[in-house]
Amino acid sequence: MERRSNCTPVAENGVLDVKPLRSLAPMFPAPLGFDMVTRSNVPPLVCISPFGSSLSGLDPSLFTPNKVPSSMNEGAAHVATKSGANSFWTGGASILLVDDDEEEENPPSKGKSRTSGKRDKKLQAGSSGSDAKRKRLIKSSIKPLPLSLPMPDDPRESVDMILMNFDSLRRRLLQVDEAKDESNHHYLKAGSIMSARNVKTNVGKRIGSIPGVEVGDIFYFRFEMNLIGLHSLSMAGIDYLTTSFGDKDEPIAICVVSSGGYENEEDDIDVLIYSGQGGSGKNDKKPDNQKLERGNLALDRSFHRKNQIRVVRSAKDINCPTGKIYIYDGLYMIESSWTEKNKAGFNMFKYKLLREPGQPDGIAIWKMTQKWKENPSSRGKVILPDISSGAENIPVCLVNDVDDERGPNHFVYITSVKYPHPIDMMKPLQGCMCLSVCLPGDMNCSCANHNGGDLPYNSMGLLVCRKPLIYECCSSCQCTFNCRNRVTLKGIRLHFEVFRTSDRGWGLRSWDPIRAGTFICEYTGEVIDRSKLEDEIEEDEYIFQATYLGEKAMGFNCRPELLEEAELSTETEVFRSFPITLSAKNSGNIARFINHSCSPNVFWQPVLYDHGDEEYPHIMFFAMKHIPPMTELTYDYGPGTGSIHNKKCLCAAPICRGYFG
DNA sequence: GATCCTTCACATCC
DNA sequence: CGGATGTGAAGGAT
Repeated sequence: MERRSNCTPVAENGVLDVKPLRSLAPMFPAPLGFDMVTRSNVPPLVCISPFGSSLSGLDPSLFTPNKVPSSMNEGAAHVATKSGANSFWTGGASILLVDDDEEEENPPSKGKSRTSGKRDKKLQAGSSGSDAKRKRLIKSSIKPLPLSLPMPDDPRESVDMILMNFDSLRRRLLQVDEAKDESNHHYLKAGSIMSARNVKTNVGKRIGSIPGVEVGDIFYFRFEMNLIGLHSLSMAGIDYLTTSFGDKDEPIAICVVSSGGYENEEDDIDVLIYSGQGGSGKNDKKPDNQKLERGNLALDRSFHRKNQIRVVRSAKDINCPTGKIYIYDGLYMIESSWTEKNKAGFNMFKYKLLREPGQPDGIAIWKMTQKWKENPSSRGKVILPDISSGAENIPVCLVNDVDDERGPNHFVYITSVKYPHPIDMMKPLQGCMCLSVCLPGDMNCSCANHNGGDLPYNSMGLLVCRKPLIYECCSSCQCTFNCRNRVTLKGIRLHFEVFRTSDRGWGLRSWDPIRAGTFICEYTGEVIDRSKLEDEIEEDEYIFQATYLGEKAMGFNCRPELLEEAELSTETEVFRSFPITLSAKNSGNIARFINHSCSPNVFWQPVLYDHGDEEYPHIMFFAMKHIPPMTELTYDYGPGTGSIHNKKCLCAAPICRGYFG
């Protein structure tokens, strides 16, 4: 199952008075204390209540200091803030469709202030014309979600679900904007809608790790970190909370984002030299000396109080040159701080943060895989440099870091499906007449119309929404190879490796980070006749049947409830079963190594591009969520039939069903 | 509580 | 391509 799944962050829900912080700290040297907590498999003491913002389901005794884990830092002090408790999917009383004015009665208790003044203007502007209304997000018009939505109990699943919801909403909003040739702020809109409806988790600032967030997790927008409680500020880099030490209030830092805006030094994977905020001359201001206030003061206080600070680093997204990827790198502590002159000659604060020992690798994995990509021979433990023998666009190496196995049983590597009949004898696919490339919003593009009116991929080639069947452009289309409706037919684009797992044979993972909606690979193999071969199918470990999708994959698509206007809604049909059965036993590709998980990160999607036989589509895998480098790729094989042929599941997910088919 | 202010965003333009 | 610019949201400060 997933690489990091057994490193469950621990017990972050206990509210901890910060006072003992100073007195306890010397008694528990960091490495020992840390190991005890992060390495255990103890489930969280308290699960986030999926329902409602009230904490009524929680044992109050868990919120007293004496139930705090041995080392105070890992206790993840949840310091009560004005906004109160964890809120999750809090529709609450507001299932009633409140009017704009009444909405104030159901306070999420924050963020009202400034927006309310603006909002009135927006409402007026909006009421005068529907176009203006659509362009602007009117927060107060957002209806709260009903409580009937299925919600996971597990914090990890909650975080996954929030992030999948955010990105599906964002992709859909972007798709609509692209079709209208407008550029609206899809990420801000999506974030606002999520916030306004309280589709978020881990509300309330806290010290230490965040339930359901693991070291190495990646994000593509600041808003994503906001929604899951990792970093609550939309722009500022230093998140802090104010708490009382004795009788006076002091700010302490809880999370910093190092995103390249300042002159930070990031060469050492365990050390971060972080610059204070302000004084840089941005935002229409003159460059100046930094002041010991706000985030800078919080970091200074944290240096003295010795509390753990979450660190988020960043990397350039190679697939999107203007984009950045944020990587949660775990907990750090400030070792020292000083001031120095910046290039412009003004004073700036510097803080040296040291990574707490005993944590899973975070940014270290990025440094490692980057080196391998530049020089594949630097990857040790390689059995074969390219298991595809040049058949794929990019070599796929075979590695074994764990034992002496020399590789999987022999099979023939093929990059396309073996149909019983030649392709040109199959039903042809009708092409479009678009010149150059197919454009979103073009009502005359027959390919877009086949796909329900929208092109299924956005300008970055990401799948917007899962569909029963996707029609890509084909050889009879007039458009060029660069058309955005040609994605899966171009083959793999990621650096994969087939690797030895500790207990589940061989698996597949990537050296590249994978964004939700990214095409992974096709499931190639021989199309077999299902009616004739029941017995063989039972014996064949490499069978793919297009009859089961898995519940989590349904969450890839945008919930209609999240879209405020019906016209934006997408078709609700996600799944359709197909008779095609593939065997990759004798011949196949990397997809034959993808293992099962009850909490998968990949799903399959039928696609047509070289023939028009809808019974026998290509089976293409896509990323369900953002996947960090070196994380095993998995999909849901299905629960099985309950027969003795079912296999015991080793996925280790908290929501594991125990068996798969 | 309303308003102001600051902030290591993000996308586009040139 | 990188720097300037425009539209922003959230939360602390006042």
